[in-house]
Amino acid sequence: MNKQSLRDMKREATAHALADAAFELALERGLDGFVVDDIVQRAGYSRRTFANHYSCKEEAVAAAAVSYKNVHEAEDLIAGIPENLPPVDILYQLMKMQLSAEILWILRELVSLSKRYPTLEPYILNVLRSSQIAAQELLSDLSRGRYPEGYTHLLAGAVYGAVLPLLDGSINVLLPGQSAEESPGAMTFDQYLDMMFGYLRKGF
Amino acid sequence: MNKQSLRDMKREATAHALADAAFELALERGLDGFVVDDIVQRAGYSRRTFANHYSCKEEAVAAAAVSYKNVHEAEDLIAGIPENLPPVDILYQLMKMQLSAEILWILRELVSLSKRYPTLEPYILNVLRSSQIAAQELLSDLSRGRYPEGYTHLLAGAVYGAVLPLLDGSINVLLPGQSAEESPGAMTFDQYLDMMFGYLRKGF
DNA sequence: TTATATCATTGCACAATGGGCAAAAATTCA
DNA sequence: TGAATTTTTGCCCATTGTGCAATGATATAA
Repeated sequence: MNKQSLRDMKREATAHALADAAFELALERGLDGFVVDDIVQRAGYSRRTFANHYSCKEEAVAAAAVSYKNVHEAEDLIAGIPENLPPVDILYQLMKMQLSAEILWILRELVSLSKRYPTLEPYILNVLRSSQIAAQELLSDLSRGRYPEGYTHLLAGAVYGAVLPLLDGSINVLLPGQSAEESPGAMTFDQYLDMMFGYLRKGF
Repeated sequence: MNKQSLRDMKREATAHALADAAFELALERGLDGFVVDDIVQRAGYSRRTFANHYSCKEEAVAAAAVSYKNVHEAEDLIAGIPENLPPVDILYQLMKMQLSAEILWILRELVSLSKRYPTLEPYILNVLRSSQIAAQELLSDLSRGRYPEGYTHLLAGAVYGAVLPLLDGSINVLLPGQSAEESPGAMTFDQYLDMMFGYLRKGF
């Protein structure tokens, strides 16, 4: 599953450097405050190389949400999952692990940017969708054949559907890394997640 | 909820004409077989007007999935929904109504295109996401305060998560408008939907 | 090691695109 | 009717996307 060759690692490193530079610039100046040349200048690559990795600056900005650390942590988690654990429980663990304070901060910044610059939204959705597909495929792999087709899609869709509104503040929840003053009277992320999984386990 | 003024109807009409032209061209020549000038020439508008409605041709092509007929039919449906019907049942009716043979055909064509031309994918996801949000908001409106925050997001996310894999064939289901020879041995769309809602009602 | 193949990066050139601006045409409202 | 609002359009130009070919770095095989 890992890309291990030096060549692939370098390729991903440049993609990452470009995405980071794009994300920084978007936070500093807004999406219309810089051009692709600014990105490649900051990251130290050519404009042509940028086009080899991303089709536009929106895509590069959204790619900042892809965290390698999380990917590797997820792989460690997967290795430690007991056989025959129900998909609901796997997904529960996966969510608690993947939604770190850091990644939630990046996602919230991206969603905030996408409110000001709507052209960003499709690319953010695409990143989140990729994450949802990865989760669904993990569930499917770990419960091979024990559930009908669609079961894992249903589960993954539900959880991601419930997490997304936390990012734009349409549901008031105290996220990891936020102080209690930021969202007075809000339930915590863990409480919210437990409630959502309660519905999944017991039915609607 | 309706836009009723003549001005708004005309605006949507041009957006629609542009999207239809873009969609036709994409089917005929592939996404790289035409330029924005081809779209506006076919639809009878100026290039500048295109930019007033869409940010790129990918966005226009994906917009072909937005059907006005369905929107109006959905509004009729909403008017006929009994008060206090549980959100699960509302969503079930909504899915059966919105996923007509025509719209499913368009969606399948778009998803098929997005396999060949990955730059299209974020914009298709965006359209589907808009539909998901509309469904969630409908559920939320019709069950004001009777369920905790997140409940309707969870439900809508689950159902859309289960429907999406039908569009790219990763789950083999006989969709409305398809003949039985196309997917031998597959369960029907109605059977699939009933099974998915069974999990939602009874729990995972 | 060396030789060869594969792939990433870069520069160049040019068609295609996005968007500010202002004028013209259409619609709305008083 | 006339004024206000909004859409469409043309003009213009900075920005962008991409095919092609060359160079440099990594991988593979002997």
